[in-house]
Amino acid sequence: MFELTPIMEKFILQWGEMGSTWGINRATAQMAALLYLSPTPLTAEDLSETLAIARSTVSTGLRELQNWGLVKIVHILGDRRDHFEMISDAGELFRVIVRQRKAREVDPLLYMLRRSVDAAGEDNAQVRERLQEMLDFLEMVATLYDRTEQIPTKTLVRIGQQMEQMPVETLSRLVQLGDGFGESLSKIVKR
Amino acid sequence: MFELTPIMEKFILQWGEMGSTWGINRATAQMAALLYLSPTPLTAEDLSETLAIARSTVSTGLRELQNWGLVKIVHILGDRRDHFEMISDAGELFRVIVRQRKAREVDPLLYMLRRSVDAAGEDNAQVRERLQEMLDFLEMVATLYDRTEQIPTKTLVRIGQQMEQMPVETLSRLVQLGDGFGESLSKIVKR
DNA sequence: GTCAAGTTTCTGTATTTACCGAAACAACCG
DNA sequence: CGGTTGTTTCGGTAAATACAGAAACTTGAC
Repeated sequence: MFELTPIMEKFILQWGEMGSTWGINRATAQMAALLYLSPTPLTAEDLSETLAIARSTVSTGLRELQNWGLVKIVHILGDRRDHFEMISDAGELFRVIVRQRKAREVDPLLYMLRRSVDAAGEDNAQVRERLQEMLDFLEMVATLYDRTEQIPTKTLVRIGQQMEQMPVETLSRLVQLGDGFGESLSKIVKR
Repeated sequence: MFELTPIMEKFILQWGEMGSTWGINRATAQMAALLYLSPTPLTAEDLSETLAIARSTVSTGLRELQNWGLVKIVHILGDRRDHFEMISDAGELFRVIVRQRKAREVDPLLYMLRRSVDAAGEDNAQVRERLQEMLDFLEMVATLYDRTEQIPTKTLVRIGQQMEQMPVETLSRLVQLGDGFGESLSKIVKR
């Protein structure tokens, strides 16, 4: 068993509520929250007892979290049971969540649009045009995402911090740069 | 009434299904799809009849879409009824959706974390540290988002296209750049 | 004012989804 | 091989959500 401090309890409850909004069910989200807070890996039993969630629900929840790559199994000497440990780096955590959501929400949309545009060949040109526009935009975003996926979290965080500090004036210039942006980027990177 | 071609029907159905995943209810999502495809603004009645959705459901759905800024009312000469028109630019469309989702999903989380970190003052330091890490990361992302919000869609699309074409080699260098990135960016922008 | 056309609010029903608890299943020990 | 401990699958129940249809409300014409 695991005694919850009031603050932990509150965080877990809120996070669980949040989970619903995020497309993760409440129980699973609560488990993730507890594992995130726990300094040591926990057993399925621990989770079940502490959160008052049925043993079976814990099991499926854990499997889901493992599939997403958020939780991994840890073994402890002299204990036959599996202990579960959450990814501890917040950046990595959200990265996984975003990847997951893209796969569930954006990719099917892309697939659907591609099929629709193909099928709309003989159909109203107006309709096809609209679909094509949406497809083009989404494909651009998807590619962009795939690219940033390759950048390690640490670097992204640094870039983020840099951009936070960047004066608004610089940013508004960036805005006006338009076409020249990519080219200039290549140049500074090559130095 | 509005005759649906098979391809339109398919798109609308799929989009509606997608809507559920996206946290938009099916009926509302279908309405949005039809409005997006329609070359002319439609009345609530049109939507109700074409999609076989109750008049009242259409009403609430339309209000929701208007609140999100996705749909606006258009008046047509000699017709007392409101006609509804969807945002037609795909980029703008997704931008609105993203803004909406941030407000519903990220902002409450941020709020919750801030409160938790404050309240955790006297609590276990381990726990507070974890919460603080998550908060820091999210605040960075939120700021980053707010910044890009200010960049017009058109420019973003251009940047996206540029990045797509950028050789992988350039990108991997960018990755290694780390701390220098923001600084370099300022420089090229100032030119 | 009354009537007519249009829109929204509200309440009950239906559908979906999450969750529990029991039973089946699997792994490991002596 | 049993027996013990741990995990998963399955069926039923409870809770949340979406939706329809009726009733209430608004707006504008005459």
